[in-house]
Amino acid sequence: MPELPEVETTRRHLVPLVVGRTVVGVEIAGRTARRNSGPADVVSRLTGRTVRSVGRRGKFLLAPLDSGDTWVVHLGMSGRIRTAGTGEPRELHTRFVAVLDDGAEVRLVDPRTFGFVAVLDPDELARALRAIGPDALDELPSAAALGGRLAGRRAPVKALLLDQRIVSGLGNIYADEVLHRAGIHPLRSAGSLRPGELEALREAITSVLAEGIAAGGTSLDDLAYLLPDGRAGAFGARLAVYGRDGQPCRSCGTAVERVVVSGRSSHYCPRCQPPRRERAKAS
DNA sequence: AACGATCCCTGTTGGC
DNA sequence: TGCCAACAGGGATCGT
Repeated sequence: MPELPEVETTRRHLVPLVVGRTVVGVEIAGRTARRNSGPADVVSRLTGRTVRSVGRRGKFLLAPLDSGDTWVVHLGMSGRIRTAGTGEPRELHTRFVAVLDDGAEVRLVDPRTFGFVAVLDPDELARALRAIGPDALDELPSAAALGGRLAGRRAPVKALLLDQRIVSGLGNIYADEVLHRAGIHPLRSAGSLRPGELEALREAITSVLAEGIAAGGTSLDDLAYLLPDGRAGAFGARLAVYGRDGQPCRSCGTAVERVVVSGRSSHYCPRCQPPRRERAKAS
């Protein structure tokens, strides 16, 4: 599923292909643009515009245009960007196509249609960005500030890691991986984390995301997220707990367990991530 | 306000 | 073997 590392990998592939290019044609099918005023709006506000850069905030791809608007793409749950030359066959579930002035195409392939494309003016963009918290990679708060964001919250820490208003970019896969690396049980009350645990959490977010990006993201066998050139990401083979319930923890060999948190499956090692903090002990 | 539940959507999976 | 309910999940929304 596209989370921060997948979106960042996609962004890096797009930069050399689209920055400085002008969009000469746009095709939209289905409900891809449902969060904007409509497909026609996206077509008219994107066609003829030149892409200035490609950025990212959380799971949002943000491409400022020469018009002052910003081209926004969210991959949702099953979306991925596919770049190809005009004339190359389109994959099933291609929902959106932007044709560039050099003949290349940027396509959104999205079987479950939870992704969307929009073109926002500065006010709309500001409103959209206010709704999400700092980027989990580029703007990750200090451990103390992270603690401040979780203070007083009784919800499971896993649930709040998925809440994009706390920090943006983590999804179900990387949240599980982060908690495992930090040695924190997913059901721990978020506000109960101690300073040392917050430090571990922060470090885990940074290192897991960096490794995910370095591996080109996570491609699972089913609804595979793929790189824009069609290749698979390699982080799936390195997952410590996600999707591995019943299999031995890569750290200690204990069977990985699964519990539902906030309606999402959560995978954890009961030994590396004990439900309650062990007593402080010298050593 | 916080938080859990529900819904959207469709390809895949698992049980019978 | 075939059918179909259950499942997957990012995010919006609703109810408590």
